[in-house]
Amino acid sequence: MAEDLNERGRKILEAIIEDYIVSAEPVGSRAMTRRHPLSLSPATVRNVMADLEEMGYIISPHTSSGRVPTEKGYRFYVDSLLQTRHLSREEQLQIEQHYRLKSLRVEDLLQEAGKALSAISNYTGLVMAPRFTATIFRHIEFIRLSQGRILAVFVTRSGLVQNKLIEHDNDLSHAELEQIGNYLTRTLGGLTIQQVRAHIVSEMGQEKALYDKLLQRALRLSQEALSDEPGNQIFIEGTTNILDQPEFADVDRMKRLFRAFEQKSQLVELLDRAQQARGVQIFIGSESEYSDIEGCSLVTAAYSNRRGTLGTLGVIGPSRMPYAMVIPIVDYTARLVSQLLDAEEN
Amino acid sequence: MAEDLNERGRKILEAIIEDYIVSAEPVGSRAMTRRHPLSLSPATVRNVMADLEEMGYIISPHTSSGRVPTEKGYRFYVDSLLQTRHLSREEQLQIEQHYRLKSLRVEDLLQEAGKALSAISNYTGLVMAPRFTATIFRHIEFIRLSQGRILAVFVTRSGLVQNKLIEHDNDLSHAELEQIGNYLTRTLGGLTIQQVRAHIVSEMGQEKALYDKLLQRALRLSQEALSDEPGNQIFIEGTTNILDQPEFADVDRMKRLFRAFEQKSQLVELLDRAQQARGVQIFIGSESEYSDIEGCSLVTAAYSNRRGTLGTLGVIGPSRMPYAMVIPIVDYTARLVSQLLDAEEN
DNA sequence: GGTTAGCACTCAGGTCCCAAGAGTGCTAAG
DNA sequence: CTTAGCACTCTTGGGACCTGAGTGCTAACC
Repeated sequence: MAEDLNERGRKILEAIIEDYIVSAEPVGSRAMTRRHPLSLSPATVRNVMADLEEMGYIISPHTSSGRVPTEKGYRFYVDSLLQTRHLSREEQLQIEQHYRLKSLRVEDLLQEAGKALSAISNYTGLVMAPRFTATIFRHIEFIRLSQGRILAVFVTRSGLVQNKLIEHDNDLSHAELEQIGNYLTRTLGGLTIQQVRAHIVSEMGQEKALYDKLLQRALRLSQEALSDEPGNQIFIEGTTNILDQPEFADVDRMKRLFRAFEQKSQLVELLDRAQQARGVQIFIGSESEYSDIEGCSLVTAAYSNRRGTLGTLGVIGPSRMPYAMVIPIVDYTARLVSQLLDAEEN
Repeated sequence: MAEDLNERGRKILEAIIEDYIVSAEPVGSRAMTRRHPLSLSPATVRNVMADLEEMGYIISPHTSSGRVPTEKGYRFYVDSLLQTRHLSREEQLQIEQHYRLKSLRVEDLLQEAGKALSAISNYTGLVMAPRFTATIFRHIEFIRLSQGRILAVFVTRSGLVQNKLIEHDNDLSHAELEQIGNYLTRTLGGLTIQQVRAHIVSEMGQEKALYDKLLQRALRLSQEALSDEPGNQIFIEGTTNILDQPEFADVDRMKRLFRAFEQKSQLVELLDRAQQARGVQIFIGSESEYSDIEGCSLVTAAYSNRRGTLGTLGVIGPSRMPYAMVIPIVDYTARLVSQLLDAEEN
């Protein structure tokens, strides 16, 4: 497909998309030649446009209107036409500014990243917290709340706190619980939650475990505490930004998008998918396969520490989005967050 | 004001408001007499309507249209006309159903309450978590994350977990931190956070504290850990419900409302104000003094345990809201949540 | 042969006007 | 005091009309 596009076709497609990105109006041949110094007449541009339309890169909403990029058009633009410029030092500083003077708790950092993304891009910022199973276990504490009700509190090495309520038949004393917590923290600290789980399973399988009452209880409790995965946490910030986009004057479309924000599961799934890839990943329109966010694009990048990928962050907005600006912002933010998280672990 | 309204005036005002609540259209004299068996002619109703308009209970959007209730009209309706019916046993069961088979963590319970409120009322559910300072301290733990960075984790008696990062100059060992945590948990458990704070301040003022190294450190750490109030946590559930209301076909109004949802601070302030009152509290339109939620009403009730009020929950929707249905739902939910929280503390 | 000017055609959107319908206020009779 | 009647107002929806932007096609041009 792409190879039948000659230099002129590409230039014109690029011009159409860039005009459309700023104006949100169908781009006509005449207006375009006026705005871009292509030294081509409108008639010629029209011919090229007809070709582009045939190839599926653009479409006209009705017979006598200008052209609008299709998803395929955006995809080609993003893959082949766009050159992502680097951020200037000032722009970088502007982003970094959002992370100054803040408490350094991981949750806060991630939420702040979401807010910063939305504020800088003027779209909605998304940040998915690290997968619980992949985080490194640091500390566990069992606290007796009342007869039979025990609260398990885990802390990961990065300082993320999770807790779970356990109902337990035989009442364990404060001292016993403390002993159990200490034992688990001592023996399992430094492993990932996933490894901890595996360890527990293998220990429980061994006969010897049954002879040691404390160990037995510790295993039972910790297994229960880690039994179900907490849903992947996601921060969605700046949802109202997106309301200023002309494409959401249509109330119905807006409703669907906000429903997706409220449910979160679709976005979690998308960000999870994006986590596999290196660098900036872009979903355009129906590529996401969720009709609720139809007409929207997602620009994402994974963040990581020295041990590997932790989570994903990004921006969601209408497909008519200034990718040339958003991509480096997301990219730089992911690097920055990675760096800050790494620094915390020193 | 109210006393110049005779029985007939009240009946008609009630009919107007109830019609308007279901139709969202200005109510005319003719249509109204058809719908309500008042045995009055439209002309008479018109006369009464003119009086009601003069008194400020209703208003007509333009000269030749029906009447719409004013805020004053709603206020009078809620205060004097409306008789809140009790929920039937089935309705109660329907509400209770939302709380079955769920984990019993306090946060989860509160969030669930918000979801239930929104699902049952078809508006947006709000739940403000208990004020941190008023909750009862149960356990504190200091975990050393890295050189100079300590994570303080508190647990309240009801099982609410909070954490805070502390930067500390002199490096404390794992054993020291454990000792300090144990000491604080032992001596301060059972007090409210507020009392804990006061206690720390008074202890630090006493000379003797300076001689005991451990105590000194414990106080210093705990003071820092409790130094700043975490913002009041609020759960806002079912925001998209509200989009189906015809009053939010106006995109601009919707934007403002969602901005209020995103910022949360206005809602927190309102719910906080409502916490003082007993029973169901209602804010109609500009009574809330926030223009972002203009045209909206808030129906709230405080929930509590045996020791006193904990927080507030409620529903927000357009002022054109079936109060007769929403009020008992909010009321019953508050009772139910109170009961469930009390049961947990046993 | 690619490029361009010219031309006829299409369509959305704004404006104007009109008719219908719902509602009002006023007046006079019951 | 209540109500029937009437003239009047105002919104809403539809239709007619115009304008402007844009298109596709054809024929001339370089």
